[in-house]
Amino acid sequence: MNKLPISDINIYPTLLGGQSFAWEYIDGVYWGSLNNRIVKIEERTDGIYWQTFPENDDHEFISNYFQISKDYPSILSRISKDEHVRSGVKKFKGMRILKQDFIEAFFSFIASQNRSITLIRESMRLFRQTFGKPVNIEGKTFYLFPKVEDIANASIETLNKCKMGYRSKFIKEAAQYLLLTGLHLKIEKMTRAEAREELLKVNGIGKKVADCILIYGLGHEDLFPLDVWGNRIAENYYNLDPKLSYDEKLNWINNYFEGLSAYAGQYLFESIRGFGER
DNA sequence: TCTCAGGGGCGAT
DNA sequence: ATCGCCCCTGAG
Repeated sequence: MNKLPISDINIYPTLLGGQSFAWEYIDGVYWGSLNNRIVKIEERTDGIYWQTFPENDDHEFISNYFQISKDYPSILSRISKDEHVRSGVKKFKGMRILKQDFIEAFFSFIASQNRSITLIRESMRLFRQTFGKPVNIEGKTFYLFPKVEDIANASIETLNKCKMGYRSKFIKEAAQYLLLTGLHLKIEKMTRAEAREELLKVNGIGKKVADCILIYGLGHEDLFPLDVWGNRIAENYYNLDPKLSYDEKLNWINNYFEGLSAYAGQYLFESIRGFGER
């Protein structure tokens, strides 16, 4: 196992909060299915330890995924505009935004719409188990994220068995859309505005899902997903008129947080939904 | 058994 | 801009 070169990370809300559906917590160990590899994370008294499989010691991947080089003290001081944020930052001290694989974020957030986080996590686990390649590690079997081709060829019935519900059609057609347009090969190089416009062309992706993909899958920082929780934050904490449009609210919030609204959103979101309580 | 809501989006109006 | 509907699941 390798030691993570940062000591101020809070691994529990980072991996098991609402930003990723790729992790399982089994007997005190975190197992993630990420970018065609399985990652094991252990929290010990002297730090966070990790290993990648089947290729071991992939430092470059871990460094990018955890965004090791981000200056969190600076980010936190810039977003700490009010008591709501300061309270969230204190409560989830050390929580970071992960840089996920675009394709994994793309399908995960299409599958997420109008469902609770525990259900999304279970659904994505079934999805990987059904369509992904198995990998055996330490007597356990894990599954890699399915290939786009296999998702495009999946049957609606089998997707339904992954508890996708009416999202099954979105998932399959979105995979076909990627193969047809090659969007996944171009989108990393696009600006935030271009990428958002392209994502909104996909059936099954509206503004909220697009913004989650832009933040978690593409690393953009100037977005704030306005779901039921985000709207509660906007209305109750910042007194924004609920009748304002999505983009009007987003622009206000992003201006308030000086282009770092994604980070503020992360702490506020986990706070208001009561993650880790009880 | 029933109601309700869940990190929404689509299509008709 | 609004609204009914989409499918399913767990909580209460």
